Amino acid sequence: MRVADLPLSAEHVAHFEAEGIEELYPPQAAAVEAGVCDGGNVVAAVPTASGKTFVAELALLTADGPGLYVCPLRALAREKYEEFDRLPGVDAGISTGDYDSAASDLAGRDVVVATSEKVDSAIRNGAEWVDDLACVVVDEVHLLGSPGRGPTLEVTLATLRRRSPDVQVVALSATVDNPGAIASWLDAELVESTWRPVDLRTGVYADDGVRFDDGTELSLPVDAADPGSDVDTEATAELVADAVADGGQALAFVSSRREAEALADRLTDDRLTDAVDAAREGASPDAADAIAGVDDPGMAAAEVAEELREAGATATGERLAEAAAWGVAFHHAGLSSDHRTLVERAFRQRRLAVICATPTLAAGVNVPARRVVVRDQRRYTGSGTEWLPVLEVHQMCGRAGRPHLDPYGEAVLVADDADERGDLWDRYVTADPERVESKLRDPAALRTHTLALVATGVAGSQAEVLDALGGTFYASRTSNPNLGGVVGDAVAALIDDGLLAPTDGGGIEATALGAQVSRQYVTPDTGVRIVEGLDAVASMDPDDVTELTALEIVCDAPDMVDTYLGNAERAEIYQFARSRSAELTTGMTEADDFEAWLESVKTARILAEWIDGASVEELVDAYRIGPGDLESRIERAEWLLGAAAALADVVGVDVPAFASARSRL
DNA sequence: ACCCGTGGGCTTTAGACAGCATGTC
DNA sequence: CTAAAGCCCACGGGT
Repeated sequence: MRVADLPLSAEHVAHFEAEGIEELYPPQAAAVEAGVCDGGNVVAAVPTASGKTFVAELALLTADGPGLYVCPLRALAREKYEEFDRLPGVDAGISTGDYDSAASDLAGRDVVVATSEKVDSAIRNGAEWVDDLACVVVDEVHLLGSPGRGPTLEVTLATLRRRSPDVQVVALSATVDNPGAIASWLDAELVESTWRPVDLRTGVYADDGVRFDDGTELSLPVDAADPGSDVDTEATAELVADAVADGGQALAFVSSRREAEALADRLTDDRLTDAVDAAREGASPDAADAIAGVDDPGMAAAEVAEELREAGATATGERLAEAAAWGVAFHHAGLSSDHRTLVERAFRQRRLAVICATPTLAAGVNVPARRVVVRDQRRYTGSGTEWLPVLEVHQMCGRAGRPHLDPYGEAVLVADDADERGDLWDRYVTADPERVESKLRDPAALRTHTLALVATGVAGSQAEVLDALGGTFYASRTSNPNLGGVVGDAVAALIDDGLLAPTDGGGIEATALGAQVSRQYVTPDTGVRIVEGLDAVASMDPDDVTELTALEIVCDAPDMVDTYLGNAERAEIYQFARSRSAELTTGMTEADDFEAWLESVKTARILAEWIDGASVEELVDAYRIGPGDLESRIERAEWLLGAAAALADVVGVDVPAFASARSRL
């Protein structure tokens, strides 16, 4: 099937052809046959990089009215927005928490790109642009199964379909075990394929060699004369160096931030330099390009290092720059967002040869490489280590192979020994990914969405809440959803918290407080915590109500991200809490969970010092957090302080500290 | 006196969505 | 409640 045969305008055909798209990939053709261009609902479960974006564009361009593209990450939203906006005759808009389109009239746009939470929030706040949609494209729809964010996605989609019954829904999913379940929920045609534009072979390394699933083997002895380093790290280094020597780029996945940095450090030695040199002198001019993509790879590396230094003169920035000078970088959430984007971009431009990353990178923006090495397949949890989900490992592996640039992609899982090779083989190479199951039954999720449904006027009674939830993925999965009891509990809890109230007619309605909680997009639990804080403030000496007070309330709310409290600093934070106890809304003895509270005091203290002019560097140093961690806490505090101010207004307590702390963040 | 290797015990362990109202060289 | 790898430090042996 050719682009020219599709029901597209001549200028769109020209646009795609100019981008090199003439002939459709098989999964794309299958999606067209399934009705993507005719307003049909389609679920496409296909690998990353098999042309999902084009399927989305087809749906949006052929739809008879405005379209919405929903995705899980802000960075992804940005990427797609730019792509859609380049389409001739398309006026695209974007709406995410950190970035709105220049003009606020998203209502007039042909396509709006947004995160699922932003769509949910827009519905709650009565935004006009969610009405009259002709087409909704949902990317990464398998996130339905994620405990925190899945329920939002399914409730939002259910609400959108309820409001516009004729809306076309196109859902794009990674390959999962039960895509049919998603398709039947959405009354959609299922397109399932494992086709990829670049061949991918997956293998396991053990005992000096890789055995791939296509039967090939790669012998790669590990230099045993290297003490002080373990076998899998050495093997990883060899695998990376080998790929680079061959003119490719490599991604290495490890389990923790520290490991990522340690591995990057380990790679900045002669071995990789030799590989870089070999590639540069090497057989093909292609190889030299692969290292740098510019005339002089060495210079490119120095440039990247310089850019990284300019982006942030922190210790992290310096370590990053040092590694980058060797063509290596590390990547994890502790990096400032500037550093993160720089690393991603430099790698895409082939100005970096290797990225050592935590598992995040697998879910983020597109960073394909010739070879992917997964050194660690487990993840630390609060209590022990767990195997990574198959889906996640597959997504890492799927990053291997760059269309048009690499002849093939290779993914290698590194085993400790021959025994583990079999394990990994069964667990990840031959295994099917997990099923996607709804997490809507979670009580906290139900409280949140029950409140939202009532506050937006969709439901005026428990029965109507249940009715509205009837359109969810959860409900479609079982003939007897039996959510009644859990929803009943949710309603009771919300009434108890003063967010909902019974009406005379036997129904329920949102209180002013509940309505504000829903609009501010905080969870009911956070709303309750803020109100408790306000109560405490009301009986405090006004002089004691400081910015620290405001920060403590907000940092102790469940919607704030936790900050790790090491044993070494516990005593000091405790001292701090004691010396400032007059300003805190929680007494030293009355916290339900003292540990958690002490953690929030730590967060509040960090932010208070930030407000008072402490530098990123000082805070990073003193509290053992990364620049990126500081950024995320500031961002969240900003949001929660705003929400707290709005709730204070409703409750009728005047706390100027919320606004003043917020403005100084 | 100093260096190095070993072993035990302690510490630490991924990530990231959301409000609101405008002004900006 | 289930783990495991790094780091610090003390110790011991060798030079």
